[in-house]
Amino acid sequence: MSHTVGVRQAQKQKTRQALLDAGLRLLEEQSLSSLGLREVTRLVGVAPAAFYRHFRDMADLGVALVEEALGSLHGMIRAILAEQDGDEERIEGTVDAVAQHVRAYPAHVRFIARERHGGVRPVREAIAAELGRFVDEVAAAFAVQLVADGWSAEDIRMLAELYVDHMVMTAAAFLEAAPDRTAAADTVSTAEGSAAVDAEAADRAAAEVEARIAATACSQLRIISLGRRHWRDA
Amino acid sequence: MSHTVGVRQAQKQKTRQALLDAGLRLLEEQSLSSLGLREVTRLVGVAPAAFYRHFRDMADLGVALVEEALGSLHGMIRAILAEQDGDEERIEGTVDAVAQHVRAYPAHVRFIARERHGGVRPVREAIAAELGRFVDEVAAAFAVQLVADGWSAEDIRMLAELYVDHMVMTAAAFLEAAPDRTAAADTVSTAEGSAAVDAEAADRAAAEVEARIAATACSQLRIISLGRRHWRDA
DNA sequence: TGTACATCAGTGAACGCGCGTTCACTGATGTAC
DNA sequence: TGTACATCAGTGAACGCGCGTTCACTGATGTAC
Repeated sequence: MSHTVGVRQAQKQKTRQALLDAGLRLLEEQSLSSLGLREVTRLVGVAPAAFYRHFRDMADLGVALVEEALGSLHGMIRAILAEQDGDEERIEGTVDAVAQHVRAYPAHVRFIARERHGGVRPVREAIAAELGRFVDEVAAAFAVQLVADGWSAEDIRMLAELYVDHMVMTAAAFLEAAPDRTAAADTVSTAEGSAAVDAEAADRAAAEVEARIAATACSQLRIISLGRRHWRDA
Repeated sequence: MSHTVGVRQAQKQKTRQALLDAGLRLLEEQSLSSLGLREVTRLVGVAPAAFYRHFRDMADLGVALVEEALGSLHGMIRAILAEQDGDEERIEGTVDAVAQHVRAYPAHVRFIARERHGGVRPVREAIAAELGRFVDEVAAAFAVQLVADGWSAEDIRMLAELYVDHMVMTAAAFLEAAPDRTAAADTVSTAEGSAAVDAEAADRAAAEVEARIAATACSQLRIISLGRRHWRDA
């Protein structure tokens, strides 16, 4: 147990992760192209120059964040695809998994949604590549059934893209529904304790909005599912 | 013809438009939250302080750009919805209209895609509100047919959302396919005139990618269309 | 185990620079008579 | 039409500030013997 991977290397890894965490946190309220190196190092509590021991620049940190953010998603996707129930159960399971993922990693999801079309090319490309891998995974999972149904590889990929894009869209929608503590803190309260009451009411309202988004997403998946089942009839 | 709206007011309008145009141009390579006031005024050729005669800050300019960008889209949407041909013609007409719009206003489309989930709240909210109006428009156009088919208002809106989101996704995909002059200029050429040849080859490749995106988008709309037609059977 | 040297993550000071915002101003346009 | 005054879009200088990057450095960790 004396070194495992080396004390020095472990400490370096820790600082690197702290930089990533700080960056992700700061990115909740701005986009990558306006995130400052000093801002990140200040939050971590290291000297600005220390940044360069881990990343070439902010774009580099962004690409590292893409890997972190989309890595956690792969597990979720595989779990969804593994479900063996009927169509309706799969649809609800999918939307539920997305909702859970957004609740568990809101900052990761926000980062991906924001930077997918953001102002930093290497990050956009990293996200596109990673989402492409998701499409492959989904397509492969569908292939067994659909090839037997006479689908072409091209059409299977087209369908997989539709599903992945819809998932990203749904995730982004859930994110907007999440209670925004920043905005709530800014509102003026008229009575003692009303802030807590307001927060509670906001939570309840957010849960309602979330349920509506989930219902909409499920129905949309049902439409797509129906279309898929009738594809070969047309 | 002495004043019409006043020489002074006309000049002010002209400067304001120049600021919007400069902002939009600069936003092709960065996001709003990193766009500088001095950057914009420098490109227009006015003093930095002049900015404040037109906008409170960059977020304010961003909101103005949302109106400009999505205003031009309303016309397109109405033209698509007005088409009276069959489903297949409507689908191809829609994708074609989106492609044309992206070619005509690439900067506007990029701005909307980028800032829809971007780092500036007022702009995000303006885009969401404007896209909500699109959904209303699409829903209203579908309502005539679908209410007769027994659809609920909620389901009609759900379907309209799916269509609008798919349109935005498709537009963003077309944008990525557009030849990137900046990147092309950076590549090293080995022979005289090869830059022009490369650019031509890039154009041809881009056209191919664009055709593939159009084909995919059409197929996806066909899936949705099929699902819609079988919705009441389920 | 102990010693001498190498490595390298993180430091802190310094740099030049462009930023957003303010202010009193200028001079063309607009208005009232 | 001509004159006197008001308006206000755009100016240009000034400000304090935080930025990204560089550099020689320190001292804990790692390595060789």
